[in-house]
Amino acid sequence: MNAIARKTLNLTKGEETRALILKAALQHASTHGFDALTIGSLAEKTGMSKSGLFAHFGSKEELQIATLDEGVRRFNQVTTLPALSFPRGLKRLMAMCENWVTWTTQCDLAGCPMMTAVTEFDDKPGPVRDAVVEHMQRMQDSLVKSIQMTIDTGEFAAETDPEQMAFELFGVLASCYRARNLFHDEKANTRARKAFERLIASAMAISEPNIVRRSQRST
Amino acid sequence: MNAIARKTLNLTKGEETRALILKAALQHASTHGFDALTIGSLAEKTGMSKSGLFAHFGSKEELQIATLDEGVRRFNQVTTLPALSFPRGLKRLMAMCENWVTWTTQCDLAGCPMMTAVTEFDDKPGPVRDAVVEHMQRMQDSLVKSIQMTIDTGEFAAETDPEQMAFELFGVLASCYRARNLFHDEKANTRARKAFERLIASAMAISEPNIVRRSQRST
DNA sequence: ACAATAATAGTACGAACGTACTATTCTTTT
DNA sequence: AAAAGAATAGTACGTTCGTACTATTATTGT
Repeated sequence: MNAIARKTLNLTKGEETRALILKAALQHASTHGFDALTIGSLAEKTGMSKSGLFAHFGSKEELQIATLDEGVRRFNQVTTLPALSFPRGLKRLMAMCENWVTWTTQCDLAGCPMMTAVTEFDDKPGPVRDAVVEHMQRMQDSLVKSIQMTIDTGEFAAETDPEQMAFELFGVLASCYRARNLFHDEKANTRARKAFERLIASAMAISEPNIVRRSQRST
Repeated sequence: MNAIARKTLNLTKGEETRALILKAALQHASTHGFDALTIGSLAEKTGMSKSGLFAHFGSKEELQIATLDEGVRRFNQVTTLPALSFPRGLKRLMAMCENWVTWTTQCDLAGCPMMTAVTEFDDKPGPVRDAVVEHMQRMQDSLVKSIQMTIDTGEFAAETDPEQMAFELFGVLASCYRARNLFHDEKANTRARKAFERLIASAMAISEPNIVRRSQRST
């Protein structure tokens, strides 16, 4: 990128390089994990010197957190944001689910960096873990809110437990990523979609044809 | 352990030490991951010298694989094996699910070592990854078989897709571990059980009171 | 354009890593 | 009890790690 193009985006040289590093870092972390995010390997990958790269972050922990943040940013960019263009309720929730399935492919990532970070830091106290918890909590909250909206619109039954449903939706996603990355299972996405559908269908307010028919018969 | 007790178990000194090392290794791996399974830290933990410990395995990779094997052995010991005492079909499947929820606690492990191994090695080619894939494949196969049995007994509907169901059951488990380890969510186990129940209920052969009533009415 | 400042590279360090190779101390067998 | 063998410890080596510290460029504001 030349200086003119950079100015157009209101980026200093440092900010540009930082973004470039983080892009490489996210790729690396999504395949090899956040612990494998070493200064040396990343310097080689970006063609920088170790010290030059290091100066951007000040510590490995900061680099890890910055990479995690970048992952979340991209995640929101390709999942949450586009879903917002759908009307609140079932449509939006379904869009979210579909975007979850495809987001890593869209972003050219091998695995889901957040999922990796979760298993890597769930038992390692420290600032990185704190950041992971915060991000995941925020995501869960937003998902729960989405489900609550779908209850509010009357599309989901009033008895639906939003947190339980979020719990189960997340599980489907975890299973999908595992099937894809560990087994290279081509049916993983299809399986995930089917699971989402089942989950959603079972929460829907009773307005299915056969049920309607039954109530018609009873009147 | 003294020499007499060891002989009773038909263990050589080496085998005993190896078992002791693996116990510590599994604990360590379940909390800090398999990559953090360094010769040095493990030597310190067991009170051995680096070289003394190293001699038991010959390479770090071998140590990781041995630890993984030990994890699987223990897993089977406290989940699969006890479940076999239940009659094949739904009862056994439900026992498996329940054992999954509690097994890490039973074995005094922080997280599930296999789950950790999966995310750690899913994109890292090599003998360790191969071992992980093999173990997970075997587990999935056995789960699918369990579900198929439950179809065969007529407890699950004939249309049930065993692989799809295994996919979803696994997801519940993943979500459970995450909620427990990352959020320290006390409701995680309850949530998992509820999800298992819902999943199982939706696969059950149609013999619910209201459905029976309906078919009675139509005759 | 030229100072001022930001960004990057160079060098060096102690620590920990995996793994040889050799020496010593325990077990087991005879 | 002694010989043979297995198990463990000691030492050493080249790498890589994270992170200081200093030097050199590149960018920016005036």
